[in-house]
Amino acid sequence: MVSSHQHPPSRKRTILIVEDEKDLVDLLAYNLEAEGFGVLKAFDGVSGLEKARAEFPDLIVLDLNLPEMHGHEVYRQLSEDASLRQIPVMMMAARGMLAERIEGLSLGADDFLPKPFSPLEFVLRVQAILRRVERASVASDFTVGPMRFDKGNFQCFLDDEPLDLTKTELKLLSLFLERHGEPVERAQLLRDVWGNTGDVHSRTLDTHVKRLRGKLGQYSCCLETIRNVGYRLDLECDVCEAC
Amino acid sequence: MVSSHQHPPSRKRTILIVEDEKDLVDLLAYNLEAEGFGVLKAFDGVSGLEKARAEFPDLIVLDLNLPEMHGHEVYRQLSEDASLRQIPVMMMAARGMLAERIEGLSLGADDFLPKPFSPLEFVLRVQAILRRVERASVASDFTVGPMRFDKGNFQCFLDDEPLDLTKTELKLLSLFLERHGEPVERAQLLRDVWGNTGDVHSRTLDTHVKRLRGKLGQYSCCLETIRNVGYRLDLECDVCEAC
DNA sequence: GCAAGATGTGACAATCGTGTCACCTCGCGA
DNA sequence: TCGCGAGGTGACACGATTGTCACATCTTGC
Repeated sequence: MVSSHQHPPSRKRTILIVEDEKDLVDLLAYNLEAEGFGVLKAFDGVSGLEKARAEFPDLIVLDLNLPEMHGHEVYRQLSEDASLRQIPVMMMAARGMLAERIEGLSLGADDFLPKPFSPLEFVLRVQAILRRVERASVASDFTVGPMRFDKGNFQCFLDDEPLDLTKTELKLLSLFLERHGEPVERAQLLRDVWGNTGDVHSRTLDTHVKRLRGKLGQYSCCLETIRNVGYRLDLECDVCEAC
Repeated sequence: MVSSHQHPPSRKRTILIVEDEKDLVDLLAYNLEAEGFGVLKAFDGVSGLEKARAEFPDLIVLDLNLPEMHGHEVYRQLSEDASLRQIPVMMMAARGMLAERIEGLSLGADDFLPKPFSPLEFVLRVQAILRRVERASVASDFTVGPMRFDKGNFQCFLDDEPLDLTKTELKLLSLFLERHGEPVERAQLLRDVWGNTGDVHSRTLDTHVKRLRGKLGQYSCCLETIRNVGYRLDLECDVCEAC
């Protein structure tokens, strides 16, 4: 129940291809579908924008040399919409000159693939983009064993008792929960809680862990030290009698 | 000069370059630093792994043709570690043949850049990857006009400047944002921020509103008083010159 | 314009949160 | 068994945060 990170329920992901060469669209669609993707096709910018708005695809493949409306204009209009802006975009262009790649990436494209390209590399790059975006879903209120963490209200409950946590402790606990059951490195904790400015003494972390343990009460043993590595929070361990 | 448009990083990003050609490392480092990145350098796989573990960079640039330990082996060892696996990797290789690109991307690389390449394109691709990763973590965020509220990290940004908010101010602002553009009653604020125990003086709210306004800077007028009712936050009002 | 009540504002003391330190304990390898 | 280094623990000083108050200012109805 914990590991929403490990194996997220694989929803079928949809790719919108905006490209006027029908043969190429079919080729790419074939390869994407073979990998289990759903494919939407648009052969010009206007219908591309329409389909994007209507279907909210997981990724948009955008050719720059479109009839009537240039790919850059399509991209600009996508960026205007707060929700469409979230969708990653892979740009393509016929010649794929350096200047063109640079312009595309500057605009905010997630990748730029110069034609011609291998369909296999294309699919792999699509997957590379989605792999990163996938790490998205962070529920605002989630429960692990006896702990309920309500990010919306900046509150945390243990056995239904509210925990009075400091902002620092909140961040710390939040990091432990994000990777519940696995070790979190000292360096990462220092970086994520205090920023990587390096102006915080490493021992400060120990103190805050101690304070956090104190507030965990009988569950304090669930926040275990991993020597030379960091700490691991496991609220469903079977070694302590609390769990 | 390249500029990042969406959300200029609030924290300085660190890039680890693992590459044995010192001249190339210096060139890339120069270009990254010019864009405000922090750069770590490693000239072989072993020290690359060490630095990755010690510093947890935001992105790793990994050359495949390394002395002693091949880049693939470095990548494999990175993937073994649950936390290092989260760091995006951009691979590079001398010739950058198709087969090599495909293998790299199949392994899980986020991008594969064949040498030789333009330093500008390199920097843009680094930024594209980080943008992508950031967008994933920003998914739980709440953006209204110039304000971005990152509940996951208990932080709030206004015009991309981090706001140093107290836990009380965080709750208060959070309530205003939840009902952005509409009035929020004093009684509700008192209840939701301080609990319904009624043991907090009503004037305390005024003081905290004042403090919050102070931190809103030029947008302070967007948090307007509604006499006998409460307050309303409207960050897209058209009366003040800030919006 | 006036009075009454609502809200803004600056100041204050008490409390809390934070980072650091000194000293202690523990685990591990020689 | 010893020594070393990592981590635990309590204490401390400093600054941040908080709730309250007194007084200023504003709004509103008359």
